[in-house]
Amino acid sequence: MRKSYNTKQKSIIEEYFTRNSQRYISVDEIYKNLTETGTKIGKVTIYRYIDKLLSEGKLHKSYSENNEKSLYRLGSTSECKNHFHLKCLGCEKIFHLNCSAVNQITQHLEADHSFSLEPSKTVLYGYCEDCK
Amino acid sequence: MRKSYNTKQKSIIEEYFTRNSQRYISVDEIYKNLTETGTKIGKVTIYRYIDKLLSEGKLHKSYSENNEKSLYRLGSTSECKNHFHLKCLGCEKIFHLNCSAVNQITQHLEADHSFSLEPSKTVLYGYCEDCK
DNA sequence: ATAATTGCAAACACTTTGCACCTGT
DNA sequence: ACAGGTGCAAAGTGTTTGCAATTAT
Repeated sequence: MRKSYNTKQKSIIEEYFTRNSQRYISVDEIYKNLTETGTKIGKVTIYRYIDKLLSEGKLHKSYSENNEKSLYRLGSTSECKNHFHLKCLGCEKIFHLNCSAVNQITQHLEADHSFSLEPSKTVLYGYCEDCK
Repeated sequence: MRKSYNTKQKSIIEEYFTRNSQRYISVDEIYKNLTETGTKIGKVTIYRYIDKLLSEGKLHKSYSENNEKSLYRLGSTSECKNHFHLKCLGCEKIFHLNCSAVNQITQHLEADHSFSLEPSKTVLYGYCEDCK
């Protein structure tokens, strides 16, 4: 197995993800934020570390509203196996829908439409309470 | 209102969409196909005509598996108001789910989660019968 | 005639890669 | 020492824009 060194950059990036573990953030956001708070870092490093975290399954990937950029959030893939993501078209917040409705629709699609749904890959779009 | 001229390029693009109205296609696919069959056309023209069709609501926009590129399909927005799209992660085909399940989940989200779902903007990912 | 359309080249935004230098172990 | 990490600049994508030439009416 490949060795891995701990570096300042990695821990700073990881810390930023931890501090914002409730929402999806972009490479640009991380870059700007770190740069503005005095950390000298290259975007490439962020891209590369994110790739590593993704391949280790420690990060979730999503996309911004018009698919302009990729968004990421801490969290293992397995932890998202059985719930949908609701994304608000207004404020762009992501909500986690973890109720029986997920199983119901999954079973319905399987039984009546021969379609094996992958809830973890599915994002439902709409408007949240605050943005209606 | 803005005038509009009929051109060879437009009708050729439109014809390609009509011939492939059952699936989502990319600008690149249109470009390659037309070029290979002897039509001289610029990608820009395709992009621009697609923008026009989109703004007129005659085209649906979607995204390819890894969000690398945009995909389009003929169809008015209103015609897709009340159904979900199922996209197969295997063959990339799009299926139209137009059954009571749509209303059920929409109502459930509204009632129990205060979330106003927009089925037309939502794509459910999974595997179709043939690709499981 | 004249307004819309086309298409090249250049610009853009996000992401990846090549490579020389730096850092952690 | 040396494998792994960093970051600049350059290359790669998909998409958009400026503009002069072309085409539809």
